[in-house]
Amino acid sequence: MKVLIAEDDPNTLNGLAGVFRDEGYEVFTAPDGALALSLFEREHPQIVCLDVMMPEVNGYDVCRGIRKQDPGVPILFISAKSEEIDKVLGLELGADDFIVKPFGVQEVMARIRAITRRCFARGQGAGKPIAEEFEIGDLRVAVGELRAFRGDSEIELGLRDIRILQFFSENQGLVLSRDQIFDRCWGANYFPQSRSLDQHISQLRKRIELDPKKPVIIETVHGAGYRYPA
Amino acid sequence: MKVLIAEDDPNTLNGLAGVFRDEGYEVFTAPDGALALSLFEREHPQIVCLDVMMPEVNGYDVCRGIRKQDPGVPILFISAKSEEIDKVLGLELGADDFIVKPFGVQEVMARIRAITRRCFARGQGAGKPIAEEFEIGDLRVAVGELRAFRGDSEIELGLRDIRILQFFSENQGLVLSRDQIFDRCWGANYFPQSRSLDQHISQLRKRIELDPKKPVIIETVHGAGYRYPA
DNA sequence: GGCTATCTGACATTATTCTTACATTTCTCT
DNA sequence: AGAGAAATGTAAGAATAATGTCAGATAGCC
Repeated sequence: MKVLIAEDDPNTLNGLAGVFRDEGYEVFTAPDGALALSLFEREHPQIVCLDVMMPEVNGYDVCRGIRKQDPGVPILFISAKSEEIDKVLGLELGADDFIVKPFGVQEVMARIRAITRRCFARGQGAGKPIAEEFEIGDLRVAVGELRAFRGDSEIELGLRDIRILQFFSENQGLVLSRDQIFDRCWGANYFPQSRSLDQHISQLRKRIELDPKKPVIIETVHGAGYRYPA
Repeated sequence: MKVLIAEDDPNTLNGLAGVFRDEGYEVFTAPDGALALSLFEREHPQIVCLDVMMPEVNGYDVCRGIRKQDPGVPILFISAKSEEIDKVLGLELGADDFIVKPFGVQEVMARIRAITRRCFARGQGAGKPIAEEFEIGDLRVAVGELRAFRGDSEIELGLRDIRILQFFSENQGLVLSRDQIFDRCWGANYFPQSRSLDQHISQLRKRIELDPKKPVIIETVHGAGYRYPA
């Protein structure tokens, strides 16, 4: 996920950027409004944080510019004074939330999570808990319930196991490299220093394969990665 | 859709009421805070507009009173001075928006649209009639009485406990994240800075589970949230 | 003021994930 | 086919992160 942060105060900027990176976001920063706009056009981030007061082009204008290109992207305003926030709201810029400085790390991330959940939730009512399912091999995996079943018997799986299975299920027949699997199931900023993926696959097979020695759901492709055969 | 408007100045009140009626709302008005509260209890409007300054019971107190009953209903503050708005923010009342007088019709409606978009995207059925009674596990919960029953034995519950239980009851089988639970049971503007949710669950389990060490009504899903198993 | 419910921060406990080490398999080259 | 190299499998314990819970603090309410 990409996030664009436009903020002229370096301290606030670095603080926010750090928080987002820790959460696994790809962060793009701009010290002024003009750069923010061109960065938005180039990168098309999924979330935008805008300081109201910036040199040259201010937050209001940036917001308008972004809305012209993408009326849907969630925008969160940052400001030192609540009057400015008042103006944000008055201008009908379509802000999705706002934070008044000084703010805590926890609060920012909670708000971001809330925004993304509301804006990107799939299915019927946005924000509603999702009840989605997929199949892999002879297993039925209920994503919203975080459970898997073979027939009637339930198979205990962890969060990561389910992410891995979902990735394979979505790419049936394709060989997925370790890097791809890490990117998707661990997050883009994770770089393993050991054989943790192999270990996970090994443990996962023990639980989902009828004969872990002869896997049929996740088979290994020597030198390339793993594959869920078509 | 019902809207409750609490405002002591007749001109402002009539103006607002007219705007809402034109948009097709069913409008309830109150010239003071006390009446506003009782009207809220009776009508359960989907949106509330509160003047900060009112005789007797002011807007802050009304907001608190409403939030106690329903942490989700969107509340919009009206005020003559922006300092009062600062106070609204500072008190963390869970306001969803605010307007400084004088305001134009366009502005009000734009904000209302924004609020409804944001709040009803939560999919929490804010304003939807609260069930008198519901079941969860082997418990029967009487919402109005703040009590639950297992067979004949009775369990005392707080309002928050009941909201939590109701949320789980409505989403049987699904894993509910901490953020979702906060959104629904505390209100979207609440951002905790401690393990208060875990604490609540812990206390709640002590009261509703036969063996709190092995919960069967609210089970935890490590890394994801909690679940009321199907 | 005492009551209740809630929040907080510290610490205990548990589940998950990572790492290391060694075993095994597969591939390549002759 | 066989040897060596590289890649993969897997067990066991360590490290990490998530959750449980206690005791005191706080705030609103009769």
